[in-house]
Parts: sequence; structure tokens; C-alpha cells
Amino acid sequence: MSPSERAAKPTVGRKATISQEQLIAAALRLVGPHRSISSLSLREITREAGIAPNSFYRHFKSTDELAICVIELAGSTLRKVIGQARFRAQERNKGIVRMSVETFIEQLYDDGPYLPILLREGVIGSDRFKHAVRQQLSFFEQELTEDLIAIAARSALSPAAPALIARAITRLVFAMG
Amino acid sequence: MSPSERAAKPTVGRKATISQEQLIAAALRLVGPHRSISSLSLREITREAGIAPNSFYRHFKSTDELAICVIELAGSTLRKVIGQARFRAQERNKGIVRMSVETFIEQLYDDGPYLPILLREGVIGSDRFKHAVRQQLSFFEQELTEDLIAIAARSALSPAAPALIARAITRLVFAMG
DNA sequence: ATGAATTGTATACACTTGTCTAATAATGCT
DNA sequence: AGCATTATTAGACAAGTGTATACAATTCAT
Repeated sequence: MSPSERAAKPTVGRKATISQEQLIAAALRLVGPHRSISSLSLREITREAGIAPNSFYRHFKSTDELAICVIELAGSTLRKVIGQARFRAQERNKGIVRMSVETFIEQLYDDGPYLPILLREGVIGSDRFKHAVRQQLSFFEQELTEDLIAIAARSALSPAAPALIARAITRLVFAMG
Repeated sequence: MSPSERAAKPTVGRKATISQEQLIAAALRLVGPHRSISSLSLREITREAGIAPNSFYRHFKSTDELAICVIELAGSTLRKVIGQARFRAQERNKGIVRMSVETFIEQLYDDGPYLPILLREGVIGSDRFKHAVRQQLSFFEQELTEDLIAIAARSALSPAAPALIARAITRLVFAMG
């Protein structure tokens, strides 16, 4: 579950002085360009966020849950970025697939922390992490499938199985990283 | 430096009750199929090997040095395996490159711990680890180059730059994993 | 105002980690 | 035998970890 789509906050009680987003931001700051999420300690994160170690539990059950939230956040924001790229592709009549791959590579060489995280945790990381990454991958796949279907309907030229094509493309591109 | 090619042991003093090879074996046992070398702690390794924590320093300066020895061991044994494969290739008149790639994939799906280690530490792992892996890669490259040169001389058919071909092949094949 | 609910903190415990020091054990040389 | 040399160990230390318990602070509903 992404932090933004959690249960609604109750109406009574003390206001939270720190948010899950801020904790995630602290974690990302610590991860930097090279470290892996699983190497972060609870105390390290809370230190960076400026709260007491125990306060962490008010927001996440464990550091693993925080990590999975990070993975899901990475996936969703990347999907947003690529979605915008697709929009631009439609404007300029460039191929949708080509545009997606281009922005992917752009992100790869940019400093965006999200793609490296997805790639890293997909390879190393516990089984839970890998599973989370694969889920994000399937989301990419699904969105690409929908677009391919739209293309097929419009131009009546695409072959019979856009789903297969989408799967092949996402797997291949992510294997590149 | 591989453990087998270290300085000769002095002639006086107490006999070592444990060898570097045994320590490496313990580390490999702990790493198993999924863990990364850098996640091993000194005490964990010595516990598994059945010695006191401090004894570790008599054999390696740090766990990082142990890890690099493991990487080099993995590289050399894999080169041995592929060397035998090349020998068999010559016997059966199968292409040398094809045979190498086949045994590579064989190792990939077998339970041999060495290839996963090389692949993992080449991606994650500190800069030292990555450098060590790249060195092993260049060794592969070199051996393949020599074989390609031999082929070129014998059949007078290969193009001008076997070194380039060898580099391309090893990079590509390792990127597959 | 009173009490319930929620968030944050302080303190403490048991554990693991790397490494230092000093002591013990075993071997070869003289 | 004695001595030098090396390997190994035991014990301790400071630092780090996750987390349990108890308490203070803040907010809302009654």
C-alpha cells in the first residue's frame, strides 16, 4: 500500500508532527545513489528524520514495510513520468514505445533515485522486495498493454497479442538496467 | 591474491589449525544461494568456522579481503570449468564460443555458488568488489582472445580483431545474468 | 472540564558487532 | 632443555542494533 492510500486518519488524538512521507524522504536521503534499502537501520532513519527511534513504529510496522512503501512510491512516480512521456509522444507523433524507452534511459542517466532503487531491489533484496518490484513491473506492463491495444484498434495494424508484446518489452528494457 | 598463491609459510611456530580455504568455505556456506558477501560479519564467519573471532586476523586483514579472495576463487574455478569445456569442444568439433556459452548457462542453472556470486558482487558490492569482478572478467576475455587468435591462425577465416570480439562476447554473456 | 485517544519521548534491556590486550598452546631451532 | 616464533584463545570494551515499558504532550468528543 502506498502511503498516500492508507486508512483515513482518525479524528481524535494528537496531531502527527512527522509524516510517513518525511520518513521515506529521510530514507531516500540515506540510501543515496549506491546503498541498498535493506542496509538502513531503524535508528539511522529516525536519526536522519529527527525523531526518537520508537516513534518510527507509529508510522511503519518495521523497516521492511518502509522499504516496500519506497518501492511502490518509486514504481508509481516512474509510471507517472512515463505516462507524461506517452502524452508528449502522442503530440509529436513519435512511437509510444520508443518514447517510453527514451525516457527510461533518460531516467537511467539522470539522478532520479527511483529507477536505481527498483533495479537494485529487484536483483538483490529479500523475496518480499523482489515481489514488490515485480508487482510494479506488472503495472508498467499493464499500462503499456492498454496503450498498445488502443493503437491496434486505431491503426488496425498491430498483431494479435499486445499483452505479450508489452510483457516482452518491459522485461527486456528492465533487464538492460 | 588467491589464497593458494600467498607467501610461503614460515618454518617455525605453531601449526595453523585452520586454513584460509576453510574460512572461505565457511563464508560460502553462509552466503548460500541468496545472501551477499558484504552482509557477512566477521563473528558470523568465525562462528561457522569454529574458531575465535580474533583468529580471523591471522588469515585475512578484514572481511573485505576474504570477500575479494572469494571473488578471485570464483573467477579462477569458473575459468577452469570453461577451459575444460573448451577442451571438450575441440574434441567434438563444436564451436568454442558456443561451448563456452553453453557451460556458462549450465552453471547458471546449476547450484554452483560461484557464478551467482560473481554476478551479484559485480552489480552491488563496494567499488573494490566491482573492480575485482571486472578483473576476473578481463581474464575470461583474455583466455577467449587467445583461443580466437588460435582459431584465426588455423582457419585463416576470422576477422582482424579477435580481442574486440572476445570483449564483446564476455560483456554480452555476463550482462545476460 | 474531564476523559479517551493518539503521537512522541526517555529509559532500559539484551543482543551483536569489530577490535584491543594479555595470556596460553604448540612448534622449530639451537 | 631453553628460546624464539607463531596461532589461538579468553575476556573485555565501546558502539550499535531492535524493541519493550512507561510516561508526557496534544487533540477531540462528551
